Amino acid sequence: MPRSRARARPPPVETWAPISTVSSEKKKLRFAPSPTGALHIGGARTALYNWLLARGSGGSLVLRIEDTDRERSTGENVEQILDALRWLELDWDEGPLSQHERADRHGERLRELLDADKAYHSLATAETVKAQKAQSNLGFRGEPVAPGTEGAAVRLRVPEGTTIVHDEIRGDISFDNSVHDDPVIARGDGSVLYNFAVAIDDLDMGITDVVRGDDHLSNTPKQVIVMEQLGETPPRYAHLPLLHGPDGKKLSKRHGAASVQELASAGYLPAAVRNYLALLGWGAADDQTLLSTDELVRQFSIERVGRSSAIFDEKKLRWINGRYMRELPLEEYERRFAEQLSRADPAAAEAFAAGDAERRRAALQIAQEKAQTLDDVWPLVRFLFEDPPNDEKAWRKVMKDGTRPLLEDAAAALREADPFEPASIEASLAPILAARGVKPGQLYQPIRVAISGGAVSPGIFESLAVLGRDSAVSRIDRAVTRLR
RNA sequence: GGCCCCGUGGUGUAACGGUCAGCACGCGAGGUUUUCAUCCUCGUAGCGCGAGUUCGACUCUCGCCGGGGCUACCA
Repeated sequence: MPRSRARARPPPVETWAPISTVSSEKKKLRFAPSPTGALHIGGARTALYNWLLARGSGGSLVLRIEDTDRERSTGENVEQILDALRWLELDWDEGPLSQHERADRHGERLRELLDADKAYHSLATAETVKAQKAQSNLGFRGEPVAPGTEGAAVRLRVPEGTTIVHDEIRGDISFDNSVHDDPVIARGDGSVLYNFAVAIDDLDMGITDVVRGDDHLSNTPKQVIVMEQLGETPPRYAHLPLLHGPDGKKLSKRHGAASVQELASAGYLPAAVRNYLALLGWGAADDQTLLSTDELVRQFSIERVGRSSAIFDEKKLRWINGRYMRELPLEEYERRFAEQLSRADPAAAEAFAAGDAERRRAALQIAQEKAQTLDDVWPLVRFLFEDPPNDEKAWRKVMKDGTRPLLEDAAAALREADPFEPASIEASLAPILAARGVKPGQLYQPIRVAISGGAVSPGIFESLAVLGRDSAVSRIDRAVTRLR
């Protein structure tokens, strides 16, 4: 597993953690996205944190789709979210559950509230509410109408007093009920709204910890009131700071590489993405940067989650991903690369597949330490599977006046190199340096351009070896001809 | 406008009243090197502002400023 340098870790210090953190209380969490679009990295991070907490406590994770708004919820969007979670390799124990399908149960609880006069029917529209709010800053209270009145919505009766949300990250936050509107919890057609459904579902499913984005913080008192009016005890809450785009605004589809799908198609590795996402808002106690998923599960705790919003930084993700690339077992590396290539460039994938297995593996190996993402690999090795591209700029830069005899020497030496392996290739090429009185770069760069077409490739000796004697010599001969 | 949250370098974070404010990415300069990358060394840059509490504040309190979220019969 990648870890930040084998620096000496301090010896384990005896610590006396409070009982609550050492106890093995099993948590039950939920990830509850609304299917209104692709899963972006903010949602992905929320999913990851919930997953880490569930796994770390030996508890469980529920996947619940918040689809009470039928208009905006599409099966396509649900699939996209499921795909994203699968790609991230985050699994769940229950679900996916459709919130919408629990309408009967929601209706049941709604009637309870109505019967106890904790909620009432109201005809007030958004306009009337707004009009009243323009006069005073007090919360809106509706005029109850008879049950069964055509088109009447149901409003929750907000009690007097203060609602306190106990937040694991921010501490106690109190809301003055008098400024809260009586929220609509069911539409005129009887269907319930999000803030009501969530409260019921979290209760019914026995959720112990609700971990979600900060954008829900203002919703929480409404949900807590619903639960309290029902005589129930709310779960623990933790509101994560939002992830912002480079413009400092809440992350949304408008921002660049923001969705999980995009990270996947950009050639990142799921494990690296998990590592990076974990670090966006949380830090290991010992400042470790590279943590395997196992280590994350073991170390992650809500107490160490920060309170301020963070900005997605792709540069760091790239760096982390590069570290994971280098640690990748060859088999997995090969599998992921092949999948990625066939998605990104079918023609290239065909060319790659046409190479024999040994060459494919060798190519991937010599490119491994140079690639930061799966997408970086193909440009480095394509010359082993296709005719090299013609990079005129690279050609002009390295093919100087005295280059031709050097390449002729190189071709001759390569004809003799035996076996045709990196060490012996180097041994046969190196004497040319002294004989011609040139520096390594003056010989090796022209060879590189001749065989790979460009100025960047894996190590030249490895590249020649994998290419094979015949192709290597003929490509060099071709360059010699062109230099004539 | 109202309610709520947040504020350490360009970015992510550490520090939980006493440290030369640490680490990582990035960036810069060297070194290794057959290119690039890796790797190694060094460097760069920060506690939003102002009061107060205290022997002592990044750490506590208040105000200001700045950023953000919510304010739907959306989620």
